[in-house]
Amino acid sequence: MLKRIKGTQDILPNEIMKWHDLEEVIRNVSKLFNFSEIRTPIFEASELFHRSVGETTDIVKKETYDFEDRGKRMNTLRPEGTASVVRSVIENKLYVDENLPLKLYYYGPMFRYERPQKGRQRQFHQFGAEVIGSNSPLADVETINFAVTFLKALRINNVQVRINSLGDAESKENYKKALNDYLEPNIHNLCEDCNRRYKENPLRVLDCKIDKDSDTLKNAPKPYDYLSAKAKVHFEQVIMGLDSLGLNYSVDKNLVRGLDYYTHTVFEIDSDLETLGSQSTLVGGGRYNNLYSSLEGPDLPAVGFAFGVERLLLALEAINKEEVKPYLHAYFISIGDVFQTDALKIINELRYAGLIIDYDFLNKNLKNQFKQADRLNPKYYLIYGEEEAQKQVINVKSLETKEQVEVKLTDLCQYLINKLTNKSCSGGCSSCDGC
RNA sequence: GUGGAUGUAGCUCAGGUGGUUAGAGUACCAGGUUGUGGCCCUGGGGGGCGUGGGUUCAAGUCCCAUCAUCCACCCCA
Repeated sequence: MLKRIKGTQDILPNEIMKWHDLEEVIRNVSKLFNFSEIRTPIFEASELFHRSVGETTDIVKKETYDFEDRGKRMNTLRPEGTASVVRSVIENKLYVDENLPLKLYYYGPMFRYERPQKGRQRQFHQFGAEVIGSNSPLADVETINFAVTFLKALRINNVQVRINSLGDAESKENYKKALNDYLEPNIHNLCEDCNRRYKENPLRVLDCKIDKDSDTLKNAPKPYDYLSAKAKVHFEQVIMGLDSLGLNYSVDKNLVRGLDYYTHTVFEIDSDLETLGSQSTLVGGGRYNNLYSSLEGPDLPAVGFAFGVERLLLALEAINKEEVKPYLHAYFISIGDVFQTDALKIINELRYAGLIIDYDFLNKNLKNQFKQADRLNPKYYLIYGEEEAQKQVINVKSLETKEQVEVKLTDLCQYLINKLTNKSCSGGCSSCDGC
């Protein structure tokens, strides 16, 4: 049997509704904050990700899907969204002054070659947003607030917002050096993974779960201690902004992020819902003031976040226990040969009037048409055969009350719409008086 | 990349110490009830046990390999 590729998933008809619902919230909240959607290609020149995400990160070193196209160019399926947005903003010159600050969001599949587990697939989806062209702490606050508000809109309430600052490029360099000097004589006290991180990406040593309570890590220098005066003021103003919004957050001096491009504010929002397994981070983000210039664009400051959509859906599973079932307004049950009556015409007119209707085309008998109807969760059954056709009526049976009434064909559309919406018919149906 | 668990009907799962044509529940189909479903009764179709090798007179059942899934580490969203 042909199977889907490891780490990918089919989103089946019975689960598509929760995706649609989530996508609707994404669009609605983005609209409230006045962010516009941008859609970029799913693959880009490999170089883009190497230069933005960082050559030393695991993502670029061993998790990208790279392929050579027929023109011998190296392409990469995007492992994240920010790099593509940056490229597009530069390429399309969206950064002209009149557009700033640019507020963009994106939604779509990303690809990373990882071992799949709960909350982690090889093809997964991210919803991300970026504020481009503002150095103000207000942009950081806006971004964090957007993420928090989005979670509130989804009713995901038990979350922890953690923030930290890595400072500007200079602060970051000074800190890296200090951390290195400190770790060099102490690294043997830390775990195997930390020893590896020390060589590859020393900042991440702070993230260690095993040694987080060790004296070595507790006494390690923290990014905060190396912030330049300006960077410190920026961070303090971000905090003032969050305070004035009344957001709950905590400053986590050990918070660093895996991607190279972050500067100044970094933040993460975690949930401890059990359905998330060990992948508890719903969203991560921060400021990246040097990415535009390092990709040969103008010197644009920016700040953004990215949500893991599958993780959001896992979180929602824990919150929305009862499933929302799709429904039909009516299932049309035809007795006898459907071609001997005007059944098809009636069905179509109901649909043109905006009613969700389905009917059998597997030649099922009456009993099985009822069975089939029950599976599709209709509000009404419409029963129609030659007897009804003769009298120009139709039997309308309510699933809720089990009552069956005979309705004149000319009244059917209005009758159903009254019952279903308590509103009058909006038109579109030509067979009934009320329309 | 590392470690652990698991792979038997569409779905959920049972199949001590290897032994006749592989089981249950559920779903599906048919009949009882040929213009009224849901309940009940009766019957039916459907898998050859992830894949490939091996041991054996005999293997879902033991051994090896391989693939896949899940969970955790790592990494990250």
